[in-house]
Amino acid sequence: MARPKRLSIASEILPRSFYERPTETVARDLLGKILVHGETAGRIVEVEAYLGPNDLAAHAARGFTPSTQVIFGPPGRAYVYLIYGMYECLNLIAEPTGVAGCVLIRALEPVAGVPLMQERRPIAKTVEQLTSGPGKLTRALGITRKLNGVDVTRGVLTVHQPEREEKFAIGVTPRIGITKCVDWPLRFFIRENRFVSKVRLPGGG
DNA sequence: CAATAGATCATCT
DNA sequence: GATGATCTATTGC
Repeated sequence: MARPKRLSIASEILPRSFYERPTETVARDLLGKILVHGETAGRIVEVEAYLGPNDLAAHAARGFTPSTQVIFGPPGRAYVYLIYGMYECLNLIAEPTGVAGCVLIRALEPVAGVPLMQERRPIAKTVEQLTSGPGKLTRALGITRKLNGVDVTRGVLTVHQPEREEKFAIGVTPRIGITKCVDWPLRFFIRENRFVSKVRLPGGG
């Protein structure tokens, strides 16, 4: 019977009220927070905001369907979906119940369970390659579609306030990998952080 | 270093 | 049948 190990780097779980705010605000504020799943944990260093019906790049723009219903549901839940037949992407639901909005977690800085992450992603040659992308971090942390809809304010997948809040500069650019609303500045990341996914952007950080 | 092709499947047309 | 909130290997300069 293993006693649950308390991570010295993370303290309280973020309350539901944290998520029940405008999606862009939640996205920005998620930077620096700690995502925990089992033995593995990582500091969120890159996110993207996906809005409601007007945001044609968002899955919620397709309307309320079996696959998108989580996005319209209560804040503080996980939306996990399969992309390109191979990788899964993790989103956290924002906005009050009934309003669409979610935040795609694009990159983490590993803070716990690195050996297990390396086991799950043996292809990664460096620590930077472990969680520096939306498909990479879900694989490294063992996050799958089974977690779609779970409450991240309690349970196996949680987001925590960091024990020590560190100051950092936030960068803003358009989102990556989309074909609609390509100019909307909804990607937020911690500047000068090695674990932010590598993208060539004019004047980027 | 830059560009491109291939893997692989749920969802939508 | 096509597309997509991706990642990796390979080719080419």
